Amino acid sequence: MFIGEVSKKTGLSVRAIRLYEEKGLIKPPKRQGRYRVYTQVDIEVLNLISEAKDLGVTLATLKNVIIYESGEVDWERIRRFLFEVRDQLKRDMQTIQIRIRRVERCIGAIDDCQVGLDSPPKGRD
DNA sequence: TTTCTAACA
DNA sequence: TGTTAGCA
Repeated sequence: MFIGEVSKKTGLSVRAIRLYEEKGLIKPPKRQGRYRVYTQVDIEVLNLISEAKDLGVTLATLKNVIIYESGEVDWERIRRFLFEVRDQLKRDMQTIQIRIRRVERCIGAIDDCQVGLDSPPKGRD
């Protein structure tokens, strides 16, 4: 299929698809004349790239993960990478939870110091 | 109409 | 990334 259809199927812009090829994230598809012809595997890789992008994975990182072994995608490597991403996300979640508690402590400290906010303390001078 | 390359009010 | 120009 041509790039227009791939764009619709993956939700990626035609521009982005060509860019990923230029960056080496996908291998240059065969040409039918001067038009790029994509395969189902290309769609799958492109979908992966689309997902990873939303997950905050940089294109540079992806390039090291999507490796073509004799023209074939090493899905097992991608799978291992995905586990790493998941583990990192879990660690991030822990530090965020810790920060949430710290912020709540600050809020609590402020509340404790402003008990009389609604009725300003009377000066005792 | 769609795709291609190259380039940027 | 978008978008536009000028082709095929």
